[in-house]
Amino acid sequence: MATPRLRTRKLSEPTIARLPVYQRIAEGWALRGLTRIDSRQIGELAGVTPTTVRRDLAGLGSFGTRGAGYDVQVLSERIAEALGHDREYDVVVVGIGNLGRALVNSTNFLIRGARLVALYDIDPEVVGTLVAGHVVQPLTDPIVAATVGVICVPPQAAQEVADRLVGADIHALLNFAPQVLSVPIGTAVHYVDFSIELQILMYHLNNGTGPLGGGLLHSLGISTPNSLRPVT
Amino acid sequence: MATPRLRTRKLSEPTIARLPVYQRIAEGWALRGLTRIDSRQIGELAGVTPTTVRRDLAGLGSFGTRGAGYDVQVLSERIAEALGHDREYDVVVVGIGNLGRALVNSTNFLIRGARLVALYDIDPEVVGTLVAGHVVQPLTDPIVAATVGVICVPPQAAQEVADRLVGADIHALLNFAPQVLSVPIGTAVHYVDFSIELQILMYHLNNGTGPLGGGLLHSLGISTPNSLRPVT
DNA sequence: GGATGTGAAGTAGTTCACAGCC
DNA sequence: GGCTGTGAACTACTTCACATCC
Repeated sequence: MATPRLRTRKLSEPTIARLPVYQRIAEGWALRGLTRIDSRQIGELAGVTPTTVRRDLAGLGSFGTRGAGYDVQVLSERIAEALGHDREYDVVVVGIGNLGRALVNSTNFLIRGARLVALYDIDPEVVGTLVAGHVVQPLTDPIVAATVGVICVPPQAAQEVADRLVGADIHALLNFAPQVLSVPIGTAVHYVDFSIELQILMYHLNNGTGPLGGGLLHSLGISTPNSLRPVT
Repeated sequence: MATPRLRTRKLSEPTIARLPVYQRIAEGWALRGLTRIDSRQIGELAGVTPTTVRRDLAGLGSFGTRGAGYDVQVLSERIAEALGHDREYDVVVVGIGNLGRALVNSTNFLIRGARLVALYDIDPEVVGTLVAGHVVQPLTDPIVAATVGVICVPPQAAQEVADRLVGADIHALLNFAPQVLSVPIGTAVHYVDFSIELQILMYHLNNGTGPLGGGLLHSLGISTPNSLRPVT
């Protein structure tokens, strides 16, 4: 345990949802060879006000430079620290259909400390095949030890899979099935529901009122001035 | 236009994010043959307090029955109304990789008024094939008229695709690429980023502090008492 | 009895405005 | 000059507590 101290004083829920976005932005600038970014620029790209950006970042300690903004490298590191990206953790994925395949093959899903350790499926056609460097195991096999379980099965099967994962002592679930899960207290479930995203988008469109400029989290409604278009 | 009036007085952002969740729950109960549900039950399943549920629903007009809760059928309809599900709208999907395929083949993505009208891809291997009842068109083809564009391409290509969609007069984008998009003012972009979901989940796990019982939206951390387990 | 719907109170998050520093 | 960091003001959301109605 290399000095795990100073795990930043607790951040608010909205803040932790925004930090990964800022980090993405910082990495984007770093890739383009830029070294500094200010709160106004981050804000416009993320769809929030500069003040909100500064508040969020101030919560990680003072590392900006007055008059000059933030160093993208430092910014990225500080966020990684705050979010606990130094820690590594194991991930199992259950359900290797199109979605499961998309996730494990994506270069952007299993990043920042996440390590894929096993894949499970129930379909005999799929079991035994090699996906993303792992042989797909039958669901009847014992579930290996892991920190996070990702559920990509049809909704009817989701609860049963959740039970198996919890039974295997996995207490953090990322559920892509449109199905509310019942789990014991102490287990965290995080839902991702594509149709809900679409529904929220449509609500805003119908009512005009939406975050067409400034929003929250995924609801990041962005209307970026072309002045900030990435230079090509 | 069949009396589009009484589009409910504006709902708060957190509320509209929760409504689809309530609706899912109501539909689940209806499927199991149950006809009534109360705010406590909805709350436990959705990971919010009963009071929050009642406030959210009160915003859609009074349709609960004191002493007996809500009729799941009516509940579902009222939410549909409030969210504008009566309106139909056209959706195009760009990028027919694993993710795009998973989305269009899912029985749960294109629901509630969403109608798939076209698929586009750049890969000659994919163009011309039949996916979800549509022949995949080359990206060089003109983009058909639609309301929503779904972007499932690699991050490097996302901005270019967004430009094409906006150029085709599509002003609502659902972006699955981990890439901040620049679009003209008036265009709504909604981001879905899987790795961010994972990161938020891990933050909560590391800090214990998380929504292990009660959260928000996707962050619906749920610790459902087994008393509410669906009866099998 | 039991659960809704809602004023009133409380809490959390955002934005203002400016002092402080580069 | 410019931009960060933050007390103070404000706004939005949630929770309490209870009157209201089935």
